[in-house]
Order: sequence, then structure tokens, then C-alpha cells
Amino acid sequence: MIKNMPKILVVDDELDILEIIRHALNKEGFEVHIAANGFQAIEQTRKIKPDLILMDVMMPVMDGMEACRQLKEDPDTKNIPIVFLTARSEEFAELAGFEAGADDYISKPIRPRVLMSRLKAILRRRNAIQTSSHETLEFGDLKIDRERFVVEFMGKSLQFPRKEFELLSFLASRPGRVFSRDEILENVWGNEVLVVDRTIDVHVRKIREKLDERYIYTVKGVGYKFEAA
Amino acid sequence: MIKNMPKILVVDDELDILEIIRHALNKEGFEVHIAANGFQAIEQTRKIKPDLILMDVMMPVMDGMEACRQLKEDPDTKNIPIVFLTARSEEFAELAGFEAGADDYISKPIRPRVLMSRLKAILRRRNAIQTSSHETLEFGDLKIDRERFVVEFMGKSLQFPRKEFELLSFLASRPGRVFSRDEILENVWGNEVLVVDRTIDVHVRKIREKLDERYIYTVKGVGYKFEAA
DNA sequence: GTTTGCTATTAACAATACCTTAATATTCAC
DNA sequence: GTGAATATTAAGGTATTGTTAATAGCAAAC
Repeated sequence: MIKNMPKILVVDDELDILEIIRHALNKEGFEVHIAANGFQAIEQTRKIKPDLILMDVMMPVMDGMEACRQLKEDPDTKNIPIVFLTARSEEFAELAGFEAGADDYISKPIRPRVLMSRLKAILRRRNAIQTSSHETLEFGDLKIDRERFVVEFMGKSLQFPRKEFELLSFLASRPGRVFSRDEILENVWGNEVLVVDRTIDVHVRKIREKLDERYIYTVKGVGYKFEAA
Repeated sequence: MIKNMPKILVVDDELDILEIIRHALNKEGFEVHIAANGFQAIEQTRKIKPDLILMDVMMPVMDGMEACRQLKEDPDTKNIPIVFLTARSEEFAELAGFEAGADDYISKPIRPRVLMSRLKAILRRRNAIQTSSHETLEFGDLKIDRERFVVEFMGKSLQFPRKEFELLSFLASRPGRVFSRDEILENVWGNEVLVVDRTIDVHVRKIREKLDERYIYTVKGVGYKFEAA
């Protein structure tokens, strides 16, 4: 493989599940390492410094929760995101997992697409965290404060409804870049959306109204884009 | 003109289920094709090149798992997403499907709304992931910005209609190379669109008008080419 | 618990930019 | 010159987007 693909450590005591996940992740181009319990997981983590750990909660020798706690205590490993695999509706496990410092959890049975998109989302977020998606965007007389969820336009402070804010914020995060409605749905509404894509148009209309018909432009047949000029 | 709706191949040995799904998908505007077993599924896939395959796991002659494996081995079909239909809590089937390269699964009984949202999510992802050739092309005083869908010519920023932009962008992606009208139709319009090839001439005319009669040249009896000089 | 107000979504219709075609003119190669 | 290929123009139909209004959901306030 040419590129430095993300290293993922998969931890599970069931060998067949381990193999299946390993195989699937491999196919997506990840560099996969494995461990069979929490103890091994910690050992491996110290050794190979994975970019992400995907770990079953229930395991012999040392369960995922405990392993997670220990990894989050060590300054060398505390920043490695940990995703838990939990049996269906182990709600308690999920809550306790967050307590222990988990970054996300995925409930079994595992759905390939969901697994991939979660992992990629977390890795992406980590890479982007330096540029901090909470930063304030400024374009002349428009200021999008993603921390306070406030838009300032021509000196006035405007309170945008959530969806409008997220849509504007998303488009403005890549000024000029045209996004198709599909891309917008993916990024603003999230996976498995239950909305018709014309919904976007209505939100766009409302944003335009507030921003004086500026900033958001239609590229017919393609999508929308944000342009400051 | 009929819009190019996504083609979906539905594979199930139970005819009534097949019919129900077919009907539901049709209503959403999908172009639906059917097959009754894994063997037919592979045949059909090669023939019609569906955008997505929705397949039962349990079937006579050749089950879904095996069909999936074979389709994922063929370079021509390996990128077609496959969604499995599984009986409730066939956890093993789900895992095995994962390994066979399935993209998602849906457990019976089927809920139309869930089915739709899953299928659309997968198709959407495919549309969005097409980051193909978003790079900007530059030739002296002409700049084709495929990210912004904007053409800059002699300092001015021009907003091209979609077809014109795609045509220019296509020709400019291989400067100097002459493309026949058939090749152009194939690449810009897509392989199953029925438009008279004189249509290209009209678009060429409009592009030439905007670009001062430069850049696009006729090679009589052959086709068109883009040339920067 | 009910009311109130705001938000998100959808549907229906209107407006328009775009694509395509057909008809006619022009060019080019022989 | 002649015929085939291409250029040009205008007009129609269509797809895409704009816009409004109605509905449903939800949370805060009473």
C-alpha cells in the first residue's frame, strides 16, 4: 500500500468475529492489528500506537471497560479514540463506556456501512480537530460563530434555527466548493436520512432571506455553494 | 426526457416478496430488475449493470452469500453495493455477509420506509464519494474550476450551465485529443441517454461564444478537441 | 396538562434556466 | 461545384429550483 493507512486495533475474544472484522477493515485499506482481551489490548496499544481502537466490552481476563480506563489514564495513549462493540441494547454498558472515556460505541449486530462510516468519521474528526470545527468563520460583514451558535450579519446578531445554522456553517466551511444535495444530506443531516432533498431548498430560502440573498448561490443541476464575494 | 433513475436488482426466490419490493421501489422511481436466485443474479448483473443489488440470503440454486462473493471478485461488478435481506436475528448470516463483502443488510420483516432510507443512503454515498477529477484545470487565461463549477476567462468569472461546463471540462481534461461525438455522448451524457448528436454542436457553439471562439476546435469528419494554444 | 410559539418537513404550484430539436445557413473537402 | 458535415438560430418542452402555505413535532412557559 502506498499511503500511510490508519492503524486500527481490533479487540475481541471471539476469534471468528475478529477475523471477519479484520477482513472487512483490511479491504477498506486499514492496517489491522488484533488482540483477544483487554490485557493484550493494552500491550499492543503501547507497542503499535494505533490510530483507533475497536473493542468488545465483554471479554475474559480484562474486559473492555477496564482496558479503556487504563488506556485513558496513560498520557501516551489517552488520546487514542476508543470505540466499543456492545451487544444489542446493553444500554448500561454504553453509559458506563462513556464514563470510562469511550469515544463512540457500535451495537451488534454490526452493520458494515455503519461501522465504516463511524470509524471514518472519528478518524476524520481527529485529523480535523486541529483546525477545530468550532472555530468562528468570518467573511466581511458575516461572522459565523460556531461556538455560540450565533450569526452576526452587518452588525446585527441573528439567532439561526439549528438546521439553518448547520447548513450555512457546513457550506461556509468550504467556501466556493459546490455541494450536491446528496453531499449536503450526508453531512448536515447524517446517515440514513428520512428527508426529501427539497427540504434543503426551503432552508436555503430562509437563510437567504436572513442574509439578504447573499452568500448562498445555486449551481443549477449540481447543488449549492457558499461564496463570500 | 426520462431521468436516469438508479437501477436496482432485486433477488429473491419468493415471488410475492419480489413483487412487493418491486412495487415499492417502482413507486419511488427506481428502475427495478429482478432475479430468482444467485445464478440469475450474476447473469443479470453482468447484463444490466445495476446501481445496487438487494438480495435474499437464503435461495435455492445459489444462495446470496455465494453470489455476493462471486460478484465481489469480478472487477466489473465489485463496486456495486450489495444489500442483504436476512431473516430476523440470523446473526451468523449477517456476519458472513459482512465477510462476503456486503455493504449492508436489512432484516425481515421489511419496513418500506426503512428499506428506502437505507437504499437511498447507500446510493447517496456513491454519488457523494465521486471526488473524481475535482481538480482545477488551467491554460493561460482560462481556468476551469471544477470544485466551484466556475470558469475564469481573461480575469472574468463566468457561470456556465451544467452541460456546457461538463462538456468543456471533459474536452479540456485531455487537451489536444480529438473526441468523436459518440465518445463525447458516452462520457458527458452517459451511456444510455438518447440525444441527437447535433445537440453537442449547439453546446459547443455556446461555449465558443463565451470563450471568444477559442479553445474548442472542430476536426471535420472526426469530432472536437480542446487546444490551449 | 395545556397552551404557545418556534422549527422542520412536505406538498403544491410558479417561475425560469436549461436542454434539445428542427430548420436553415454555411463551411469544407474532394 | 457538389455533397456531406458542421454552424447557427430560434423556439418548445422539460427539469430544476423558488416560493408559499399547511402540517406535524417539540420544547418552553403557563
